[in-house]
Amino acid sequence: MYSPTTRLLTILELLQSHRQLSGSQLASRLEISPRSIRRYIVMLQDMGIPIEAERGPDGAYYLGRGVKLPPLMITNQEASALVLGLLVLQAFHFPVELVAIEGSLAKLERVMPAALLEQVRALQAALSFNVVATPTALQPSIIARLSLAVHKSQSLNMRYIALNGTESTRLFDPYGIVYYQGFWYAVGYCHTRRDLRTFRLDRISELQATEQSFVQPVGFDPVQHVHNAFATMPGQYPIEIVLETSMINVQQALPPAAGSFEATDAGIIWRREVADLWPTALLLLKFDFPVSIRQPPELRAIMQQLAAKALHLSKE
Amino acid sequence: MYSPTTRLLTILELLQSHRQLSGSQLASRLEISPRSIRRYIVMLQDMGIPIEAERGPDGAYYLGRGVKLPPLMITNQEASALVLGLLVLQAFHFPVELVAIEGSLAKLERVMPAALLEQVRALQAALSFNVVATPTALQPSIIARLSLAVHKSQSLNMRYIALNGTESTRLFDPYGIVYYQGFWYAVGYCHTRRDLRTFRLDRISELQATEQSFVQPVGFDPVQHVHNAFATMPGQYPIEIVLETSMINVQQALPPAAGSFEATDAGIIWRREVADLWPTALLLLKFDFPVSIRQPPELRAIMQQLAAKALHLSKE
DNA sequence: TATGATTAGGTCAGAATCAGTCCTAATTAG
DNA sequence: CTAATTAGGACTGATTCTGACCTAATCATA
Repeated sequence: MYSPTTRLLTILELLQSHRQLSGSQLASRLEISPRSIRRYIVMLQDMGIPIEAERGPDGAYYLGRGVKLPPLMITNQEASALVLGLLVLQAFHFPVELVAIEGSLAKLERVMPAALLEQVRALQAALSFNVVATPTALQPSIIARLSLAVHKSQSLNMRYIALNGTESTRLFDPYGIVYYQGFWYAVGYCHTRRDLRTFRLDRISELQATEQSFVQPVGFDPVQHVHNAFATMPGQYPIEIVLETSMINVQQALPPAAGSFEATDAGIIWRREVADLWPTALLLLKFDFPVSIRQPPELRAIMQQLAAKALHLSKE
Repeated sequence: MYSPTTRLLTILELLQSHRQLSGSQLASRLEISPRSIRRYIVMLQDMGIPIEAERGPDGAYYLGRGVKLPPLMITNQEASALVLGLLVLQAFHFPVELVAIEGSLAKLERVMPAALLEQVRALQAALSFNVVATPTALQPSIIARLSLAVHKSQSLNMRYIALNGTESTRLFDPYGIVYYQGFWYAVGYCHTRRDLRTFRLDRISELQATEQSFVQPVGFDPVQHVHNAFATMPGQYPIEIVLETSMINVQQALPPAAGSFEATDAGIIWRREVADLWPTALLLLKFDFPVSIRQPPELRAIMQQLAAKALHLSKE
């Protein structure tokens, strides 16, 4: 380490990879006097790098946070992790500024040692994810504002284009953002509908933060809810089924998102609303505990059909 | 721009974000003489930063790749993309050195401006992925070597511990690496079994590159193959079922990975081997075309049971 | 409360470095 | 061939850096 500049950079590097370092530690590492270390610290601070200090015994220098990012000193390993992360973001169409992804990818790949680059390229070529392709372009600003609102528990005014094309504005308490089956969803409470709702992010046309804040229900699981929302797409058939087993068995056999469960003397009553009775009918045949159908009668009819079909198949 | 150090850093930054820059361009940007620019270039080179130059008209300086990574100058946007990428790697248990992920996360988060950090934290808290948790620890070196072998079409000597605990060594042509249902798999050709095989990465105990190379079949889709492998897990029940419909309908009703299909006068004959007949039995009930069971007789028995169950459910 | 480890910073003199201004050479596209 | 470019030597004066020595301030701990 000769020139002042390399010394400055090594100090920066040391501070970046060690949580904190004392002046004398730095001095001995760089083989210069502690006085000079102090001078270098001042220089770095003058350059806008937010170095802060703790005084007294066990005092030390450490990096604080500033308004600008200081140069990052990273190792080869870290660089490959960073590149891989960026590639995954790209593959999953993460709602991040594409410019940022491409910019940092370019910067990283431009300076990566050849061996490392080859390794990363190999990974890139070899890895596949069973990802549902999402060709939908998302405005990163929407997810940024949404996540901030989630974080701060701030209600939002949202303009949303439903699947049938109708546009509406509603007040919305965002509870979380979920990546599910290739799409991004916002989960939360819709004041207009007075219910939990999920909205596809690429169908949100406008978002506006309000002053109103909300309380996030404890233990709410956004992923579960999306699961739920898909499972219980509003349908015309309300079903009511008695599961003669313990709650534990029910929980193992059915996701909590499958509907509501009520424990009674007769067994667990499972309620739900579906548009198509067939999947439910087949589901009931899977259970290894006694089940009885209360509602709807149509489900019984389907069961009869299934019985006939199965009987027919067992012959011959 | 005052001190030599800031000037060095700005030169580095300019070179990182611009593909190439001439000495005079740099000189005018920094408002110093071209001679000094040349001196700075030398200094950077002495520091191990691989700056290369093109001579002649249209000549310029540009960043080459070295053995060490130079300090990275990134923008706020880029930083948040990087952090997000790392978080995703973490969430998906990507086979990267954990040290690297945590190291770079620490470095980034330590220096990120407060506003940016809040935004990233908000994203981190708000986003959820429906990820199957994978508690299995993977040696990153395995995936690194594997991906290199895929890239270079190099056969591997592999020591693998099967699910039943038996360990074996085999020669393996890796075609790809797939993330599927929470696990990582290597897909390729197994010389010992003389067939395509998938191996769970966390069950590979040893990997050794060989001199032997192979030719990757064109149009091979690793994800499809893993899909396939799961569907046709070797089981003790060979099944043979006649589907009395068109091939098109079969393709819509069943994934190509579900087994083999043979078109005959009687219909499509579907063959497959399964360990558990129940899922197949339920599947057959779903079809809206005539089906008849040829093999095995046990499946008929199960059908009878299902018929009884369905009939029972339809009553009451 | 006293002590010692630590950051903070002033001052000074000599050494080292830097910047600009001249040069000249080598390279290369047109 | 010509012009633009990198490469770099030599010189000088200005600037900066360094270490040594000093004093304050701060703070945890015995």
